[in-house]
Amino acid sequence: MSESSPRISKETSIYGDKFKIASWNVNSLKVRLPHVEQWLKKAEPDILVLQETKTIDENFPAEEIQNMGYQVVFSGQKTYNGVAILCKDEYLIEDVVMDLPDLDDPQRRILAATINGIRILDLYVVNGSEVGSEKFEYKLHWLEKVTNWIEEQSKQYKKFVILGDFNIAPKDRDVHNPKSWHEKILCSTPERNALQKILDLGFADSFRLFEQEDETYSWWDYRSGGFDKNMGLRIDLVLSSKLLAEQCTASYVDPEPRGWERPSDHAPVVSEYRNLK
DNA sequence: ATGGTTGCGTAGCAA
Repeated sequence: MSESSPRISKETSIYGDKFKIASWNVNSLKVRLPHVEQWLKKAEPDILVLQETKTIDENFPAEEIQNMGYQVVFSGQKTYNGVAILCKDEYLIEDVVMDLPDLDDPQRRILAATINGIRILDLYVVNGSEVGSEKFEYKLHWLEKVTNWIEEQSKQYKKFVILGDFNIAPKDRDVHNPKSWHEKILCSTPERNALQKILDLGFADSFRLFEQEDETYSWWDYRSGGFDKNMGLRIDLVLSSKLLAEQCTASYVDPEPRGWERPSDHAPVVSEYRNLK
């Protein structure tokens, strides 16, 4: 192609190149690093946020990720949790936050950064174990503190994406068997109300901005062949602020990596935007 | 059915 000829492809439109943001709970980055590399090559997201990296910062595979053409910031701990934000080399990463002023928590579940003028908040929401348990109360308390911080950040950042493993299925249509999950963990009313409080701050569940196939999920239990039977839940979400929801052109789950050898139990979720580059 | 599977770390917890 000569230098003067315009680049014409489905990637280019009158709105300019799409800007692609994705989230993936990898359930151990050490084990899943080959999948992350394979998926980055396939999807070419501008930003990919990870949850459950399950590694201390000292052992984080930063060089390997840089060799994939991505910058990375991360917040990890031993054995559990751990979050990371990857973005293409061309962007600046600014204003990184991993601790909320009002939440003293050793668990590494929160990572915020501003990239390409967009505030990105990567969340690994507490699972909660069982409704009514101590961990459940911690989940609700954690969500309350995070929601308060989001409200404050929203005043400052109009281009704002909150994404990650929310460990909450927003509605019964996001659940393979709503009857068996009725008021169970990930589906209970207090959890759904807590999610709604975030949405009420002016965010949209990007996936629901578009027509979607029924029974689309993002997580399938390793046990009992959950993926093959499509017994899943949609608990991995991309929430777009009003301004970004207007620019959102697509949002979907990519179930392919869930079918790869030795997969994470989660699939990547993606949202695409116009006019952001 | 308090089952089943995976990861970390090497027993039992967390998901």
